[in-house]
Amino acid sequence: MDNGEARSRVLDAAEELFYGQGIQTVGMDAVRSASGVTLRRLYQLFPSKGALVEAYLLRRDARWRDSLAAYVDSVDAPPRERVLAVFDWLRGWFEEPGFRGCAFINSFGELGATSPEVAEAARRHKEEFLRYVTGLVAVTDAPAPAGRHVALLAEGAMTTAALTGSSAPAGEAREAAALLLDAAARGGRGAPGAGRSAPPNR
Amino acid sequence: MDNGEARSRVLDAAEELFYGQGIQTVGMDAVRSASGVTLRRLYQLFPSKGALVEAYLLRRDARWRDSLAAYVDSVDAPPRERVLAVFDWLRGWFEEPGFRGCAFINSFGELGATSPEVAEAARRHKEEFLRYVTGLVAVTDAPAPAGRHVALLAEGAMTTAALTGSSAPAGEAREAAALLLDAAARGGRGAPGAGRSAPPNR
DNA sequence: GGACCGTGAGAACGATCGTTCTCACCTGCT
DNA sequence: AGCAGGTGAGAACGATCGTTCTCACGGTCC
Repeated sequence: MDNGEARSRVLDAAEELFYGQGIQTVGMDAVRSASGVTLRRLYQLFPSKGALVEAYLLRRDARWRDSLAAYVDSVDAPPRERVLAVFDWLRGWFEEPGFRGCAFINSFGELGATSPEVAEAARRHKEEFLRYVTGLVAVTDAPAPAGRHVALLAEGAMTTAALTGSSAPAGEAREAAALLLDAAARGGRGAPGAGRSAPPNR
Repeated sequence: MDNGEARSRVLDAAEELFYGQGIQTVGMDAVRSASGVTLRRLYQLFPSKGALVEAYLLRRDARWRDSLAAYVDSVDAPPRERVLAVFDWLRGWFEEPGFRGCAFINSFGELGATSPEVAEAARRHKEEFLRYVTGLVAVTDAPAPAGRHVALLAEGAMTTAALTGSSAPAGEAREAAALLLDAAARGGRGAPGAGRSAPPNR
């Protein structure tokens, strides 16, 4: 087994264990036996558990956002429907076996106060997600704040789905997002016909 | 120091430590030195760390919801404004020093997979919050799903405020909630002509 | 063929954690 | 006064964790 495969087996095992049980609950020994990679090699691939946790979060961030973007890209429909497709993708995620909420919210709650790296990774993930959603909303005729509103609904759906163990929040958030997107067309305070008047920054 | 005072000092210390640093990070020794209650007494008040964690969550749940209800009760305004007052209260919470998100989401992410008691406490807390918000929305003229929509916005605001360290999500969620409450009056699927015809304000 | 470097498997180490035990001391009852 | 029982302070215990070390082995280059 070469280094590349060992690395991905370790990351696969770490992701399943860390996400499924929490980070502190899972010892390096559990990662070793789940991955079949020897402890010595594990430590030469990742010099500490903190480094492994960071790698786990970074890879999951990339995978998660890529998967969402691929799904939305496959939707050939007007901008409004593409925004709502985010919630369809969320429902699919919520229904996966072993779904246990957003890995970044979870790890932030667990380690955000003691590990600046974890806090940074979680912050960046959410920032990128917000940027993505805002971009999708910007090409609809909804006013600028709608992007952040839709992102808040998505975040709420994630935590509610995790806590209740149901995928229903995806549909409810989708409903609410549709209402918000249409509110503009019915007389919200946004620029009427103009669509995006200023790009979202910060 | 009698048992009652010892108990509340332990719970105060546990709440500050568990909430501020995460549960697993904080040892019983830290609770002991922060509370000034001897280890022996601590264990005779709470037979295990798990019992202390459960008591911490139950007391925080009661306090949090009481504080929110007291704030909303103090708002003498139409039902719509009382719903929005929830977000004003959230903003005040977000701005408290040491705010680190929802204690129940955090503890669920950390221990929900390994501790049924923690998972149950978090689930019940969110259930009660949803019930409360739904009750506030029910006396407005918004359609029934609006209660869940508003709750999703509040959940999203909590996690976003925690991750970004900003209280701005409270205002954004408030904006979105206002749009959702008014969408009914403007032609949502709710009660048709009955709603207030006044244009959206604030 | 033999020195050599990296590997696998797991023991070992030091720290920390939850929990219990020791022991000297104080207090209230008879 | 004398005893029983509870308390404070902290040592002690057993388990676990992250990390490193040992050691026998197998492939590689002179």
